[in-house]
Amino acid sequence: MEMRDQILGVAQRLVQQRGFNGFSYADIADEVGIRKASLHHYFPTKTDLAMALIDGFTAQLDSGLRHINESYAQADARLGAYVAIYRDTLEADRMCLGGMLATEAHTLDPVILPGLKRFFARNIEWLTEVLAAGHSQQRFTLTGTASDHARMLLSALQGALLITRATGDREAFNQITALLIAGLSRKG
Amino acid sequence: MEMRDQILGVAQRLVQQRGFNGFSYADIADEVGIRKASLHHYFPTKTDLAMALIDGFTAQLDSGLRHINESYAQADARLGAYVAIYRDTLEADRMCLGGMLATEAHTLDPVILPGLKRFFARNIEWLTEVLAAGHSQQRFTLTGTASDHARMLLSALQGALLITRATGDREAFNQITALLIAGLSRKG
DNA sequence: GTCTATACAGCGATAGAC
DNA sequence: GTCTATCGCTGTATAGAC
Repeated sequence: MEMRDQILGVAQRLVQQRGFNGFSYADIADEVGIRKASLHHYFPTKTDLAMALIDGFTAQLDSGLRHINESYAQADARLGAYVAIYRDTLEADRMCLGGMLATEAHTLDPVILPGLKRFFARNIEWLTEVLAAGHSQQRFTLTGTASDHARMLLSALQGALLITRATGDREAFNQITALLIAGLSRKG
Repeated sequence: MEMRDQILGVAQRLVQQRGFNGFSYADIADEVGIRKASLHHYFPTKTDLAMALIDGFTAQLDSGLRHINESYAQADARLGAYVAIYRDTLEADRMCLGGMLATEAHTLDPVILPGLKRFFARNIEWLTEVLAAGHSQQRFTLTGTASDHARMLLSALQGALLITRATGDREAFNQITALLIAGLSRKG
C-alpha cells in the first residue's frame, strides 16, 4: 500500500500544478522510481487514477473539515481555517484538485464527473452550515441565503487561486480573502 | 486573413472548452477543412497560436468594455453588463480563455505569461474604475478599496464559471452573481 | 510487484512539390 | 497557400518473463 500512496501523492501534486492533461505516467514513474509499466499494476488506466485522486482528495477535505470543527467552536474561526487551506494550496503553487479537474471536465471520462460533483457539494454543504451557524450567533450578516453565500465564497476562493497563478500576486489573494470575511462581519 | 481568423475562432473555442493541453492541430484542421501541416503556415508553433489567442481575446475584451462604456452611463449598469459577458460564456459551455490558461500556466511556454497577465490587469483596471465611480455616485458601498473589490469580483466570476463546469448548476451561477451585486448596493 | 519490450495511436513540426 | 509524406518523440496501454 505504500507505493500506491506514493504514486497518489505525486500524481495529486502533478494534477494540481499542471492539470490532468499536463502530465503523463512517465512523469510519475520518474519521481517514484519505478518503470511506467509498473504503474498500471496500481492504476490500470489513467481514468482509474483520476477517480482514486478525487476520492483521496475528498477524504483529505473531510478530514480537514472534521479537524476544523473539532478545533474551533465559532463560525468565524472555522471560516478562517477553511480559507487557510486555500492559502496553503497557493503557497504550494497548486490549484485545488477539484478546481483543476473542473476546468478540464469536458476532456475527462464521464465516469469521473459524479465524484467531482460530490467534492464540490461537500464544500458547499459544510460552508452553508458554518454560515448559517454564524448567522444564528449573529457573527455573520448575510445578504442572501446561507447556501448562496457558500457558493459565492467557494467561487471566490477557487477564482482567487486561479488568478494568482497568472498574476503571481499573493498579497492580492490575502486582500481578497480579507474582503470576503469583512463582507460577512458588516452590519446589514 | 479569412482562414487565419477562422483558425483563431476554432482554436479559441477549443481552448475555452477543453484547455490548451486538451486539443491538437488535428482538431483544428478537421473543423476548418485544411490539413494540419497547413496550419503551421499561419502559426508556426503552438506557442505562437497561444499568443495570438491571448492578443485576440484581450482585443475582444477591450472592444466589449468600450461598448459597455458607450452604452451605459451608470456604474451599476456597467457592472451588470460585465457580468453578462460571463453568463454568455457559461451558456456557450466555455471557460474564460484567460482563466483556462491561468490554470495551465505551469505547462505553458513562459513567453505567453506576460500577455496573460496583461489580460487580467485589463479586467481589474476597468472594474476598479467602475467601482470607484459607483462609489462616488453613492451607488456602491465598498468595504475595502475599489481595487480589492475589483479583484474579488473577478475571482468570484472566474470561480463561478469553473464550478459550474463541474456542478452543471447554472441557476447557482445566477444566484452567485446576484449576491455579488447585492453586496455592493448594501448600506455600510 | 517490477521488469523489458513493444504495440499503436497521437503529438508538434518540417521538407519539398504544386 | 495548401498539399503529401514523413520525422522523431511521447502518450497510454499490454504481454510475458522474473
